[in-house]
Amino acid sequence: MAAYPFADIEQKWQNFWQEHHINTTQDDFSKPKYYILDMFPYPSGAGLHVGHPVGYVATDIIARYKKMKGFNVLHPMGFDAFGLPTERYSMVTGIHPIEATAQNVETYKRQLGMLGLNYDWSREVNTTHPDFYKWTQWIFLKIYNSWYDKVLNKARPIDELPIPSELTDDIEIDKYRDEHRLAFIANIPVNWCEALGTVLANEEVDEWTGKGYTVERRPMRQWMLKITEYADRLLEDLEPLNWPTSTKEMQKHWIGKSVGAEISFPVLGEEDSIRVFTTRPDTVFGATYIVLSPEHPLVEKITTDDCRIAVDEYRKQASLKSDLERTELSKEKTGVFIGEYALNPATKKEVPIWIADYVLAHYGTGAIMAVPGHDERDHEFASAVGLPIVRVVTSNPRYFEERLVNDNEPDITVAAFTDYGFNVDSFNNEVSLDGLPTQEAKEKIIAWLEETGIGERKVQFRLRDWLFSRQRYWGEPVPIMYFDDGTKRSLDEDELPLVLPEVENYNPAGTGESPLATVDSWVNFIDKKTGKHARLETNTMPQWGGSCWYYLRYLDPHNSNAFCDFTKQQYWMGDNGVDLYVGGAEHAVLHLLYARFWHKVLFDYGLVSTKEPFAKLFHQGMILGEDNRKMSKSMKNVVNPDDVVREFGADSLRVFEMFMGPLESVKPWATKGVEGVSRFLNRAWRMIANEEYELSEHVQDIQMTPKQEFIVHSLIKKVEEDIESLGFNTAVSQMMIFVNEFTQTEIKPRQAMETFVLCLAPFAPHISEELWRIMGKTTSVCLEKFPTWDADKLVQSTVEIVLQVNSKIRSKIIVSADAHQESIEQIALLDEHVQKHIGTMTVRKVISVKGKLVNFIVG
RNA sequence: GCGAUGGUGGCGAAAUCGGCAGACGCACAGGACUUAAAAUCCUGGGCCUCGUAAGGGGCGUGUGGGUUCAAGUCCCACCCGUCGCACCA
Repeated sequence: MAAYPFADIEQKWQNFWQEHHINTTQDDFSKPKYYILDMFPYPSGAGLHVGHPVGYVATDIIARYKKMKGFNVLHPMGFDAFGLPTERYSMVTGIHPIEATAQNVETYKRQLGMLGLNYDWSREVNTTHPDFYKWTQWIFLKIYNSWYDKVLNKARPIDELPIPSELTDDIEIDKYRDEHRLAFIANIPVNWCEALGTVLANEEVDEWTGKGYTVERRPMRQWMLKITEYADRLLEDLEPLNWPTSTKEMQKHWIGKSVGAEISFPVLGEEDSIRVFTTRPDTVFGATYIVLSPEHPLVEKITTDDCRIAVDEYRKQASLKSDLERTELSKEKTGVFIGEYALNPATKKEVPIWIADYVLAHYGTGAIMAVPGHDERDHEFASAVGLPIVRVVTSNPRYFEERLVNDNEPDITVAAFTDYGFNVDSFNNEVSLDGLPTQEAKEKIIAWLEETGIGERKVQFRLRDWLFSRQRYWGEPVPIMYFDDGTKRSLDEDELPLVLPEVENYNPAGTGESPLATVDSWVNFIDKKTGKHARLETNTMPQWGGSCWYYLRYLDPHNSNAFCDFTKQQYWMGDNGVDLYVGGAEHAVLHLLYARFWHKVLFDYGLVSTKEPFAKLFHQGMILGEDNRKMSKSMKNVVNPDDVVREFGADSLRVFEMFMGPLESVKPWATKGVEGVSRFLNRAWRMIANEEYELSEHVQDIQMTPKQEFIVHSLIKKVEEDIESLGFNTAVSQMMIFVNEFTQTEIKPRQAMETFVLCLAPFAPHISEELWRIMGKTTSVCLEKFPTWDADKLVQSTVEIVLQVNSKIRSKIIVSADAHQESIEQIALLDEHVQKHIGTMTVRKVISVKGKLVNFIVG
């Protein structure tokens, strides 16, 4: 028996959809909206493998379903096309990135179209098109021209920044403003690779050092975005989002809020004080030494002469280590004494100052008060180098009287006691924490610190400012120009976009600057607005730029006056933003945090109407190769969708990817599984169509039996609920059950067949369109209403009751659904299997669950 | 180490509120159709055990406990897998 002609059908209906603009989304504000979004792909040269479209198929099903439910659905697609792989490809081949990108995009669009994914391509965005990156630059400048008002808790225009009265000089005022901008220039240590002549992102370092390159930490001039100003809001607004727990937890941890205090430790014989941050100010009486990070600015100044050689050597060693090496697992802690002492402000005792690379320069103040009795790391270090360890907290509240700790509490010299407890030996002339539980001790000591001016309450975040420049060609140019007199200006809106120039080669300049620095005609010019000679910024933006706001451009992709019309934005984003965002879990932190940050800046300016961009987020699971390993060229286990579509058709591929298992799980590919799904679609076809591709003579206009109605309405209910909850695998199962049932039925009621096709349509749209036509319909099935189910049809006249004796199943009976409990129990008791197991024993108790079981407890 | 998440047949998996474990599919076995094969259709099946058979009995959702008439589902302890973070003071 021949398979249904999927190849002809799929081509035919894809053409039909395109010709009839089936998926062109209108801005019809009268309808309820549904905005469903896929994370847009980076168009790589390799094209798609079968793992890529799994999320796109899911969103396509939901989009088609929601449309059948009467929603105005926006389901757009675009390309995140800036990035290093394309630039590398261009270095090797000489093919311009624009051209390479265009080719790759074409391949992607062909493959996506082949799968019957009904994107509205009239809204396509591409981050590398000047029409698009004009607005990426525009938003960047919005950020650049802002400062963060901590009182109003929002970004405001830099012109509104209050200037301290003592600043009168223009240059000084400018500098003051620059320090407060949300985009600023800083000299920070980056991963510099001399041989490659470029900086590397943290995640790239491993790759290159593995190939034998050396990477060093070197301070360089970089653009930074002050995402840290939004730390609290990014944390708070996370809570109500309908996102996977794991992703919310990861973002929470990434932001890393911790509450404690900053305390000053005066350096003996110097004017300087060392500021430390601690979450346990209650342990200040146990601080027996101070540790500065090797990069701490005071090290240079206060190291004594006799310690200088050792200190310099240690600092040099530390600078050569990458972050990774410095934080390596179970590494012995090292450090050196710098020769100076500080005063513990609580105990008034002298404590030695050390440097050690277990203290990070970029967290807190880059210095700590070490409390070896109550911090594992400090304990480890103190034990290694022989510094004093004292107890100031114990779990035994009666420690005072007895000077004894609880049995389960370790000797303080052996291990740190890090739990909360009660303070001991924590007093001076002004304050005593003795006997107080940790929480109260914290409050009391902070009050004392603030009274005496020694320290203050402090909230610290792990989140760092965002390094926003790359020394690359293939990225958005930063639209800032510098004049010879040391002043600078950002481009005005009418000067955007600042377009990338043509270049001869894409290699880095060799000076730590991007390839753009070598294009003299682009970099150096006379500024038309000021008439002054100017030099352009040569850094470009990182790949995250475009993806921070692309979801807004889809709403109004051709607008040349704004990144997006506000009214359209209001309609499509609604109260909570994108209704459903589907994409890989690998973007759980970076992309999803950066996009939230940009969105909040736009929100502060009233340019978007929601606090958050993505109301609901879902991560689809990866599809592995048939060998259970990650699909990759080198493993030779890549399955190409083109092959699958050629052999089984796009509908089979779509339905199989949904049938494989839960959307969120990682699961291996199985060609045999596609065959199974293909069999199902063929059975569905034959259920309705005959060998001549006409309506089968077995499909007739007859009344459904109650049992058939039950099957039909169960199908509608299950498919509807499963699409809403993204449980596509069980929706497919239900459709299979339907086909199994009706294949065995001689005469198939036409009504049942129509309902089936409507339910199948979101999943397998091509075959559904064709079957719809075969059943004599003249419309497109995807423009039909989704069927509704009737609860009355799901009530069965008889039910099966399980009979148990002492909770073991011994028999089953079928009774009328409205039978009385007592009569069921009577029938049950007379059942021969039940009788056999009861035997001579007495029935002590009977448990009946309506419609389910009767359980006789005997003994 | 910390955080999240998962563990069910030979395989992918299902199971609403604690109520028939294994739906649906793959693979497998038997049968029908066929000269034959493919395709298709029908039937079977968790494991062990007793029985020639019909049929019966026991065990079974990572492990060990607990609650309950009843546990894949709830509680406690532990083991293993996956992902993320990892000296953040």
